Amino acid sequence: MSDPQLHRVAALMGDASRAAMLVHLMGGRHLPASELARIARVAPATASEHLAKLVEGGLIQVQRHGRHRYFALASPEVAHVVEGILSLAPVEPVRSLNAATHQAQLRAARTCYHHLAGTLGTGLTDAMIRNGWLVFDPIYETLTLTEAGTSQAAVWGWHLDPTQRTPLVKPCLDWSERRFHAAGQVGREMAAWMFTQGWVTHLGSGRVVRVSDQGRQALAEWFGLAWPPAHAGRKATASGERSRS
Amino acid sequence: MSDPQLHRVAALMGDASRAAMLVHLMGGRHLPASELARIARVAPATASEHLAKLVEGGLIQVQRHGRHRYFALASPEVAHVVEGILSLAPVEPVRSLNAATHQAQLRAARTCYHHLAGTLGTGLTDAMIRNGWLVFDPIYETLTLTEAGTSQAAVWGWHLDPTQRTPLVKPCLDWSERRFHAAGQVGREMAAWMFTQGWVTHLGSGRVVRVSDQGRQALAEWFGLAWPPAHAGRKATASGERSRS
DNA sequence: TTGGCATTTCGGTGGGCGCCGAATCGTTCG
DNA sequence: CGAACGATTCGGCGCCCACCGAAATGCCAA
Repeated sequence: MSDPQLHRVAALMGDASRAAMLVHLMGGRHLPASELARIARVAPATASEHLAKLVEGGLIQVQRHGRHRYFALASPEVAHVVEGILSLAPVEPVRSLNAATHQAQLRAARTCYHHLAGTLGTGLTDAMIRNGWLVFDPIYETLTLTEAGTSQAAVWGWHLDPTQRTPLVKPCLDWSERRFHAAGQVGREMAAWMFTQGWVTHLGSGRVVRVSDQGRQALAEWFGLAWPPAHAGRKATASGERSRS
Repeated sequence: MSDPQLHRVAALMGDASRAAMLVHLMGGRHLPASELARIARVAPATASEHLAKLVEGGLIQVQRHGRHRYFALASPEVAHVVEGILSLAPVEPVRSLNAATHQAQLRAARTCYHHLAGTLGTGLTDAMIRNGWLVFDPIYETLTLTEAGTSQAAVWGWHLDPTQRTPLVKPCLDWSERRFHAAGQVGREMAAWMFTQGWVTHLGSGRVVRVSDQGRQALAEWFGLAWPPAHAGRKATASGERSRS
């Protein structure tokens, strides 16, 4: 009756196959239909139908490149909403050894649209706070870039534009850590920088990220961050944690 | 395979009946099952099943009061996520005269969980900015309370506690205005204050809010805000508007 | 032009689930 | 206690839609 189409958008994400595709696209990359069909474990025909619905619903966009069609999330807003729902979802029970390792890899380091998330993402954010480049205001739950942070960003050649529509820094709730990590321009530039330096690379086509040996050195040198983190298997309980029934 | 249950939560919101209930509960109130059944236009038996699923999924909570059971959103996080999805949804075409007036009422003034939204919500937020009580930073997309705002809040008897877990002020994207309005403690206290003063009242059991005559005076006196807004039928195009295909 | 590859369209099938009526449970009245 | 009422459970019906195979389309390379 007075429903402003909430169920239409939600239903698009409410199918297991489409959800798997969306979660996979949260890596922020452009992927062909065949790859997404493989991820969702459905026939190409089925995947095509799903992708058409997602495009129709405005959740993803498509680019033609020759005989390939590459699909990606339609906007950062979509990524933000998906992350929000993910943060509501209960932590899933592990179903297999394979799933468990993939789980652990995701928790450790992944891309969230165009920035870094997981233990690596929150660790980098914490390090930038420790170094005085970022300030976190727990009262407003905001992240801001300091002058020192701005000049440091210039040293690294990050492109930061205050006049742009997206904020310079923005806290993004990490669904695995239940804490905030840096998104916005800083998050995006930091991720891009680390990828171009070869310090982190994508593992496969999804969101999982791997830190290279040079990356390990760079993390220690620039951020004073030990990687892999101590007690990697154990989840460090941190402040700002939120409990769910 | 690697789906962290996105589709489970999304599917809960992906049914038209459940979505209608959730949207109705966005008013922030506790409602009995029968009321929600009426809203969703389904039999009590069906509504009961839906509500059980929503509780099971952690989206709503239930309180027993005698032979009644009152349902409400489980947390502000849920409300935030629902608003997020709503902001992705295309503006729905009007289906009937009744729906059209309800639409217009929703756009004009409604509650978003525990704070005010719609033209009234953004108008109040703008007024607080004009009066120097709030500052909006478009670079970070943040709202902050000024010293003048803090003392003004004290004048009105608002309970603001910086040590609380929820931020003092927080920008919340308004799906009908496509702009930000004030949420957080300030938003909640302002709404509670205006309700107890009798300046705004709920119209029916839903989210629609009506401004009383005293409310109209108070809005002019305290905020310099004309109500109803000029050209109420026409939607004023505002900055920050986002186009959708 | 032809062949190959990625993707889409179409028809048909099956399962899941939203829906209701009837019966049941629990609470609060008279 | 019994009647009334709100809410839930159960059984069964029906529809929607995810799914696939087969065929068609579009694009590129020889």
